[in-house]
Amino acid sequence: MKRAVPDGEPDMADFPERPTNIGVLRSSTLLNSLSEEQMMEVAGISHMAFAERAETIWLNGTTVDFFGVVGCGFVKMTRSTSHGQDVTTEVMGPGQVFGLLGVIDGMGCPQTARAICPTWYLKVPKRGFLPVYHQNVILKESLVRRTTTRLRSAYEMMARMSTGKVEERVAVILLILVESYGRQTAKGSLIQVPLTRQDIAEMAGTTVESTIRTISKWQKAGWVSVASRRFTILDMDAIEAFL
Amino acid sequence: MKRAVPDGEPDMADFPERPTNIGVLRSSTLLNSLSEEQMMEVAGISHMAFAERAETIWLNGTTVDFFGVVGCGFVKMTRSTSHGQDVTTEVMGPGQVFGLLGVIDGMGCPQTARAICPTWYLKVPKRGFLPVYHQNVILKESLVRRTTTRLRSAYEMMARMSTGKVEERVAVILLILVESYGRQTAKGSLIQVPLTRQDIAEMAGTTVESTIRTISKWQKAGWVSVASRRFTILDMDAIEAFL
DNA sequence: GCAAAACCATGACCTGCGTCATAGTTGAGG
DNA sequence: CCTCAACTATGACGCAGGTCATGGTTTTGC
Repeated sequence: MKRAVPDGEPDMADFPERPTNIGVLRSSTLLNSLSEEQMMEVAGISHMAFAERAETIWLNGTTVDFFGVVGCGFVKMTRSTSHGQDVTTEVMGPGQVFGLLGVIDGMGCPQTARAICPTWYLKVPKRGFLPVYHQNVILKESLVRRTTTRLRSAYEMMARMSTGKVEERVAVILLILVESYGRQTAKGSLIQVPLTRQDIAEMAGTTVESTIRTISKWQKAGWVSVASRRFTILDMDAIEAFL
Repeated sequence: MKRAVPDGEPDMADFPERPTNIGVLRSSTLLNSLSEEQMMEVAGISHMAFAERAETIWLNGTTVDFFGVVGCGFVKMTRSTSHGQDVTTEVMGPGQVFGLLGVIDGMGCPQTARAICPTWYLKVPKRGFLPVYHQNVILKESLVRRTTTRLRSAYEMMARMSTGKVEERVAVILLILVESYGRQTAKGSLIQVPLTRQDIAEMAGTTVESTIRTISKWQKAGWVSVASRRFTILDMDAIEAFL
């Protein structure tokens, strides 16, 4: 929260540059359907916030008076089971909106939002946004579409997570991350989100140990590599073969 | 499809009476937001269909030109994993709409719809319905709400299914079914959907054998009972203790 | 640049549950 | 009423993976 814009050579990972309100809004595909005026209005009432790695943005169950738009960095949406285990359902990256549904239906957000790495995000207050939402049919339509997509992939995940073996589940997670946040490099597909094995275990619904074993094996096989928490899939086919 | 209305004493389970188009539409909370005129219009272009127990209404992936509204009976939404296993994500009962999202976004329905028991459902053709949908903001809002709810419970399920043990998962399924389709009787909560252990296994993401073992145990303990495929939870607390 | 914390790695053990096999039960249709 | 198919039930067996324990390595914060 008390972070200043770095002056020297900025290290992208640790000192992400502070984005502008309007820039973040424009980068969001969902909020793009706002008119120019509405966009400015929303930009005016929102304010940029910073979260350290592993910092909680809000806890589950909390009724929040704002939703977020990731500017730069990554946020994971998590819920905890009765047995103390955390399960991550989604990873939100730049331009992605999180917590909006909780704002719209007023039921609060059932998931905990936590920064995966140093992250700038725009806090859009509920009070100011709701009127804009209610008078914007296009936005509602985009929302239906986006929610539909999420619902589909949630069902897809449910099917895989409830029946697949650990290797399959970890493979699915990596492939989804490649799809969402992958960048083609000389070596292979780099997942731009910095992730610990624990993070992956939470997404795959398994334990750290099993995840470590799986990934160690894949590293030895030369299918993946990791550098400062960022995974690269070297042999896509090998990983896809687990599905 | 060639079913006639029974004349003698109708056995509700096997000879469900054919409902009327308009009756089914009115029973749907989602489509209730249609105006009287729209309702009549939709009723006019739709037609009632019948599916035998285990009959497939549509296969996954198929682009369908209609969505359904359950009139009487139950429909399960299923997808198959790469390893031949089927996973049921939802059970739709009277008044519930299924396959609508596939119609609206034109992507087709990724899930297979199959009748759990002899079922009457209303087929609403895409062509006729889309115009009605596009000019009805209230409907869009209801849809956002409904989809939001489904998304939340899908995440909830994901968390449980990917980490919980078999007993917990079966318990969750039974409790969800009680919540949706339960009726309080002298003995306990009766789930009005006729279900085989296989059906439950598909929802819990486990095998028939494990499901059978779990339920046998619970029957012996006097926590649940089954009569002609319909489950009654006799001791709610005991089942809830697994969560 | 050092200490502490977080993260990664690997082995040993043991149990939950998937798999296979076999048989009893129910119920729908001729 | 009889038959066949679908469903339920139970046992035996094996292994995937959860749990615990111990130690090495990388990060992070002072």
